[in-house]
Amino acid sequence: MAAEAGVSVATVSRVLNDHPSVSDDARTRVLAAVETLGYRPNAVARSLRTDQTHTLGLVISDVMNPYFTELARSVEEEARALGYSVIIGNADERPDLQDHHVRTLLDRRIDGLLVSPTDGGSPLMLDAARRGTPMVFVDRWIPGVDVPVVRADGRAAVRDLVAHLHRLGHRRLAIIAGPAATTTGRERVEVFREALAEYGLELPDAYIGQGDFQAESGRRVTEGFLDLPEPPEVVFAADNLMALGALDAVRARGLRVPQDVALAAFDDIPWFVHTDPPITAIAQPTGELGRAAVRALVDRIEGRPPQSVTLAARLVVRRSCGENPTEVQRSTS
Amino acid sequence: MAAEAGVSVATVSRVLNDHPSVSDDARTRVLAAVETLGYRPNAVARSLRTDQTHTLGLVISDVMNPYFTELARSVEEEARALGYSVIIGNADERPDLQDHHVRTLLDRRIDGLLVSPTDGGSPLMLDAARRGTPMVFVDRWIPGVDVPVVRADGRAAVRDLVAHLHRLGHRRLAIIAGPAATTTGRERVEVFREALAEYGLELPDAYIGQGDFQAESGRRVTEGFLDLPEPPEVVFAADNLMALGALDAVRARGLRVPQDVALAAFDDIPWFVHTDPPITAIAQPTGELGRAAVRALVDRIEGRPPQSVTLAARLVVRRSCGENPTEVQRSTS
DNA sequence: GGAACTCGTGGAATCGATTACACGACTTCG
DNA sequence: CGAAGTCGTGTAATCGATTCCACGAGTTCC
Repeated sequence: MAAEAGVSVATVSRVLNDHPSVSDDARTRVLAAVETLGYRPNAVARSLRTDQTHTLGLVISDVMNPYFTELARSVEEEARALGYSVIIGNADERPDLQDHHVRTLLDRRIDGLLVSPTDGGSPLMLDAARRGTPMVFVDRWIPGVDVPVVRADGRAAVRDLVAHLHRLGHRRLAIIAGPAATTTGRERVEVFREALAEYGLELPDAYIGQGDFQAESGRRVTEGFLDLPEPPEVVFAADNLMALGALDAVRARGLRVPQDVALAAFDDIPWFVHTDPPITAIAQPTGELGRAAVRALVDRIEGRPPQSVTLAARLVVRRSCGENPTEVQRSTS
Repeated sequence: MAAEAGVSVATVSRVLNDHPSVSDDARTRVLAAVETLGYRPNAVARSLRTDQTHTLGLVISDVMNPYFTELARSVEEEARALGYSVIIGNADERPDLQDHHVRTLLDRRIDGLLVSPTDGGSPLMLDAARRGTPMVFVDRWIPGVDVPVVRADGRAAVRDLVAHLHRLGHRRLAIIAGPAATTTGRERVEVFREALAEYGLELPDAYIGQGDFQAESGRRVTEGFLDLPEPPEVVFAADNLMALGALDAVRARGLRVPQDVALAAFDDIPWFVHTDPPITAIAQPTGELGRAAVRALVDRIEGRPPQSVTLAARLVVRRSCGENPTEVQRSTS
């Protein structure tokens, strides 16, 4: 390469990084050589020397979950706009897989890590944070770790949901919770319980089912609910996949939604418009979350102070909890 | 690190790559030092020296499409089992984005590339193939390039679908095609046309709508079909997202599926069980495709002759084309 | 008892970039 | 006209691993 242009490697490097002190003559010769040879600089060598990879790692809990897919997509978009690439690791809700990916990403010397932790205390991640790896939590986080968090606050939306359900006459409300090891798994139950309290409703233990954010657990928990002597009138799933499982379980019993059991979900996804019936859900500003997370991480990487961000989720009413004639805000998007 | 263990870097390297000629004494000392320092080898430096990254690049057409999400997942799984990492690039059906990702991946010196090309002739990709970059096409391919292809053959399944539709009395069948620049975009139309011919049916130009594998195009094309003086009785979407758009369009007119218009789709996804009505689809062995593609690519990388693989797709009958009392093979999976 | 081997180890080259430093050729200015 | 800059360029060190080669110590074998 340097030979082709008749200059030294230093000059080639300077041209490629458009350093000011290069003569026009040398510049054109180098660019010509680049063209004829189809030369592309070796990113591996560059990273070794500069100690930066211009790459972010993103470890998400489950790629098959449309919520995380959308998150990943927006993360990649924003990162690309800021000049970074993204390497995605799929943890499949398994702490061991999560650690595997964190380790590989760290070995690759990514510039920063975006994580939606599967559990509450991976020593590996705590260690990375302590050693100063730029990190940002998205959606879920690990309490007590000094890392910015970008997430959605569902409190108001859940309150709206409970108001909606109460107005429709529902009094026995159950929830399919996520893993207690995750913040979202615990928090959604708490927020739901508080909202119920405002209407003088209880959330008995029998109405709290332990799920794992996967469809199968939604099915299992729902079957449990339906087997109760006094089954709930509403099942609220803490994520979209468990809602899918719940729908399956209800359907398998020959019961109808919403006439026999009402259904609502946390996380709105395009498919909820087309299910039978369309599902009432709490929508997170997913794309905005992904973008904000990247901005925070890049701020941290480039030496600016990163900020935690909390955005509001909102209720999207559809038909899965019953029709309310006065309430015609049925959404189509 | 070498200092901590009181040995040379060469010995450290030998221990970490478990080279046979290292004394037990040195080995334990090095491993102890690794432990206390939390040392992890720098993958960037290693890659520079060994000229291998143990990483595969996967460029897919659209991450938001559940078919590709599942493909990506199975690819990562198989790759991990074989000791490779995967970097995913999302082309969003845009050739420029596809090239961006291919270029970045090549710059990173990935060991091999798995692509589902968005268009028929990216010069960049042809070039990479010609220069000997290990490559394998998945799902879609570029004709005339000497690269193994791993894909599903839908011919038999489409024939089954047409038989099913014909039996239900449908005679006017339309298709929403994918981009002509993609093999799957063209091929699915051809296969459909041939299957129709077996039943003495034509596929008039008015019944071929040009889509781009995105939901919005499915909606637009379907509206066009419904505006025809003689609208089709069946709309067959060449992928799942366009089927979603078609369902939207039909619904927006106040028409019912399957009573007013029947609907079928290429690519089966979990959500199709829960749409209203459940959608009849052609299911690809997606996971198997991903795994086979990785095996072919790794074979190529490690010097074994890679093989093209073609697996059969199969018809999954649900209710979106009408009920047939004699046909009780309605699937729930 | 010495030649021939084996074994464990360290020194040093290497991968392909970036970048501090030196240097020669010009310019500028007192 | 000579000292002091400026400008463009090349030489060489460096990043952190891997790996070839050499070497000393201990074995084996005739």
